Amino acid sequence: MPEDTNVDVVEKEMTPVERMRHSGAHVMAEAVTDLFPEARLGIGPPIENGFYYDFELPRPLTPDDLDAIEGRMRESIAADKRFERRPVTKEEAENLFSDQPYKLELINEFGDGSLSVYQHGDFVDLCRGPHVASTGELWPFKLMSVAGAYWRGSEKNPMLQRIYGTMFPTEEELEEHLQRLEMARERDHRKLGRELGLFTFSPDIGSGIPLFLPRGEMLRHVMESYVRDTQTRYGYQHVWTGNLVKRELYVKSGHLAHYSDVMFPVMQGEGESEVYMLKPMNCPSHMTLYNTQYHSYRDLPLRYAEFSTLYRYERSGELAGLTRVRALTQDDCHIFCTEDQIQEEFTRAIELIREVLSTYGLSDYRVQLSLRDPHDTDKFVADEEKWNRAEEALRSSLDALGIEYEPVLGEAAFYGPKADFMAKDALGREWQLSTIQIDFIQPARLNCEYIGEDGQPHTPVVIHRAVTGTTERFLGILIEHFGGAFPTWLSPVQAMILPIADRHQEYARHLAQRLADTGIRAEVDDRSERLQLKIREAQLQKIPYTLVVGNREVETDSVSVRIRGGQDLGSMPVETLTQLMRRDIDQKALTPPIEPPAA
RNA sequence: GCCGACGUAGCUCAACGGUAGAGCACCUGUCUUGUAAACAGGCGGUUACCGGUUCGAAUCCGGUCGUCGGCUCCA
Repeated sequence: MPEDTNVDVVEKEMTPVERMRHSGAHVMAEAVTDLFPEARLGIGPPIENGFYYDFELPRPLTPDDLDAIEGRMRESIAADKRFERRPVTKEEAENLFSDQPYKLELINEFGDGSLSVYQHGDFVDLCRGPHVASTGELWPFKLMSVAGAYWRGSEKNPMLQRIYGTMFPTEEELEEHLQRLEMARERDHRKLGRELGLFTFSPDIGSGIPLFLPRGEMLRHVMESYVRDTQTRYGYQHVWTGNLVKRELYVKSGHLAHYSDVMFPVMQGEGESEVYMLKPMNCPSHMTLYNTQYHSYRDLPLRYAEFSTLYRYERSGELAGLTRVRALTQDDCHIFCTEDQIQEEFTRAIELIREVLSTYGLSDYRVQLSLRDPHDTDKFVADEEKWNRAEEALRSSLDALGIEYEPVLGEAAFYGPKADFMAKDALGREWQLSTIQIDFIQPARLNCEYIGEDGQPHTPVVIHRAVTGTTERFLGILIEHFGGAFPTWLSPVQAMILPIADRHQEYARHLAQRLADTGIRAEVDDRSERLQLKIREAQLQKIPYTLVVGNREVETDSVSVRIRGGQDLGSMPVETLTQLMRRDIDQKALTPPIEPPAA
């Protein structure tokens, strides 16, 4: 990608907010160079919610340093120093930044174009701007953290220290932002996963391999059953292809060349050719399965879906809770079809994705068209003609459905372009969930074929497609999206029955059985504790229905119903409750219907 | 993998060179409870692990494992 062009685009579009935050980065750099005269500067752009600046420093920064830097920044702001722009020649710039190797590298790259520096007080930085008029204008800010960051984002380069800051127009907005961060921490799926007894990890099992407790497994099961049933309704068929695959298959498919560093090491069997790997992706297996059968064009499209667990050796520093794991379960599907069928299959996949995401309350999404970077020949298989056909097929499918999309270069899979669905959760954070990929490359490599109307063999197109992505990651996202308060249909425990005294336990157990008979997941809290305590704990466990049974209920064969969140629906016959709950569950309502039933 | 921070009882945290402590949870007992925490007693830690410095280490140093914040990567 032409570097300068890109920079120009960014600058022309720099909003007033970005300009303000960019100026914040400069003031931070001024403070850092005050405290560390030997500091070498990287770059300091505005980002979402704030800014950062990268430095090479004589020692690691501590939280105390951040306080000191913040203090200096406030002094600079109080002094209200003017930002002055000055155009410079390449030579002047080189002199000015002679002791700044990173700046010199940039100067060299920008060439003789219009170089400029910005100065406020004694601090000068190579910068195209624009900036605010003076430091006094800067908005309220707070320095957040220090982190390592490679110079220019490449692992081959030295690692610099990056300081992140956040900045908003008013103290109130800054405070709101900090509160949002705090709220996100409260909803962190790792915290909720422990508190709600969903999943855990053990160093004895291994990093990145989540262990699901009964309630967490119930969630997985319900989620996967839902997608599976929906897929079946949409004409997909489910297959199973195991967890081990011969290494040779990944040589043929090309995956080994592209992803060997992320695959677990091989396992050697007895025979020389018996070299196995843990399955890191399904595509070659599904294509191999396809090849075991003879196919006519009349069989197509053939839609092979599978929920099997894949193993990827993600680097240790990349692991994070359920959102980045080494054992992952994709809701994967490979559609074998003719080129003419691409659009129809694409539409079918989109409709499925829309239905599933909206059921989960994730209706706010955008589509990214992930294309190859034609200059990056390492990352993408070279076959100009096939790439063009695949990209054209994807674009025309999106256009035909009137879906807006944003093309992004370099984000494609190695074998083809993708349409990626980026959904926003309840906290406004964006996640990549669904994906639809067009593949003209792998089916040919693995010799997939069907007999066409002309009686001749042809190579099918394969559409790769995932709806929720992986069960693990999607569950992590759902936990945070719902803050642990799942819709009733998903809740591992849908009703907690609380007998008031020990003598009500028999009725409570009888009630649990009646609910179980209608497919409702209910448990009895039969501890000899006070009602208040049991209610409190059921609420903290975010169980949708709390059912209290005491003398009154036993006598009238009824149940006292309290909805998660505290609303008391009062007593009702058991029959009414089951109808209420069944309706909630069957409709997959996002929140329990709180209107009390008609008397 | 890289940079930095962190790892004390199941959980949340205290002690920060001088014999490791609290609340909750758990166990036992009493209470038999009507819509968000009854009362009392008890159990529980080679301070992640291994090594070093020291008269003495949870505390200082080195290594390993793990977690977190980032970077990088993501079929």
